[in-house]
Amino acid sequence: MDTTVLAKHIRLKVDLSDAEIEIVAAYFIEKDLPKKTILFKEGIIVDAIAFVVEGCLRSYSVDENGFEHILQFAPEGWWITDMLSVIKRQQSVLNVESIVDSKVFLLKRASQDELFDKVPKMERFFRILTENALCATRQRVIEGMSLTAKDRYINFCETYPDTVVNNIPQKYVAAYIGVTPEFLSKMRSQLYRS
Amino acid sequence: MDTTVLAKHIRLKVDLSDAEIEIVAAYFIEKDLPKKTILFKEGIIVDAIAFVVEGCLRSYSVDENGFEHILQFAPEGWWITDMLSVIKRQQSVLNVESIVDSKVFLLKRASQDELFDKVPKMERFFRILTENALCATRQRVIEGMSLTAKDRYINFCETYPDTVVNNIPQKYVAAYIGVTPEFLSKMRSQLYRS
DNA sequence: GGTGGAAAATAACATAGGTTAAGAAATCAA
DNA sequence: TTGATTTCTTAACCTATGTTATTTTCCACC
Repeated sequence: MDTTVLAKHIRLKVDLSDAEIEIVAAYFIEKDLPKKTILFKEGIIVDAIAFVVEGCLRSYSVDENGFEHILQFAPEGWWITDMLSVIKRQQSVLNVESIVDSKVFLLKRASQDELFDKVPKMERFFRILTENALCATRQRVIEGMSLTAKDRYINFCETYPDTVVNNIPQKYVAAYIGVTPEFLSKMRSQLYRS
Repeated sequence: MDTTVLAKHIRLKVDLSDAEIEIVAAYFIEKDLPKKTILFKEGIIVDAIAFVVEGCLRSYSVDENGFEHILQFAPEGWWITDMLSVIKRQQSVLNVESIVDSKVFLLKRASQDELFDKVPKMERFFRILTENALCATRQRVIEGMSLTAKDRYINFCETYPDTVVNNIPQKYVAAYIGVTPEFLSKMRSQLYRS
């Protein structure tokens, strides 16, 4: 199990010795996901969080009319799960699926609690990680209310890495910024014409 | 300084002795806010978080057309700040203001770091608090994409305590669910007619 | 208890974005 | 490669929500 990506990622936020990294890594379970594999399916009780080592996943909900809405893309170095299901131990409402061939490290909720006691810096790490995620999500709420669809699309292209913007189906981008694929297509043709 | 509300709130998530509560409480600064007082103003670098002991605050941004968008209401027992400004030490984009006469306890960022070292359970407390806030905010993103304005309004009324739903100006509710006051008014007349 | 200013209601009209449908282009399976 | 699916584009038409303007109601303050 190659922990380079994980170690580098954790050390962006907290200081861990090589020995500590080894302890931490031992709690993770490696899992390969071929393209379009569902990692967590709507309706189950999710009890792990996933760190993306390679590839890209997405989490999405399906509304009562059958439309998908994407909550999150998780390229390499990001975390993804249905957190509400994990912390409240309730049925999940999200699907988590690989968009391309991917590899994740899974951390079970029970392992996580144990890990926090053994390496308290990891509790700090997850606090900081969650604070950042909260800021980003709140930013998205504000943008959803104050920006036009075209501006949200431009923002999206500027914010997400090229691997996401250019290598995933456009309908996913539409489902993320909150418009129909048809309307995204129309916006794009307007943007590139002018 | 009456710490009843704060102690009760913290003990919902972590177990603290009376002695620990006292240590924690010593880090907070009490502040009274008459109605419509701005606690944190857009453009400053915010370096504290506020716990609402009494009353109700709101955080909002003003877009380039001068429209306000409300990110959060914080009635008694809630926390509020511009977290992005606090953690990134950058100029805030949010205003935080009391809607009615209120009382808050302020916790400075520096005090918070010190507190985490002295009472590690408080780091756990804030991790859990932030996880919950993240779930709620993500839920709001999904609702913004999948629900109609009328359903968002109904949801809002069912989710927030009566004190918020019935005691604050409707235009604030509109600025929270993401519609104009005029359209909220129209929706309400439709809802109550049928 | 009256008065001035904010908030809410109403209504006519405007528009961003959705819907439906059909064809073109890309991707996939064998 | 080829045929089958899925995705993307285009375009005509539709609807939820916004805009502007006017009127009515609600309060805060004298």
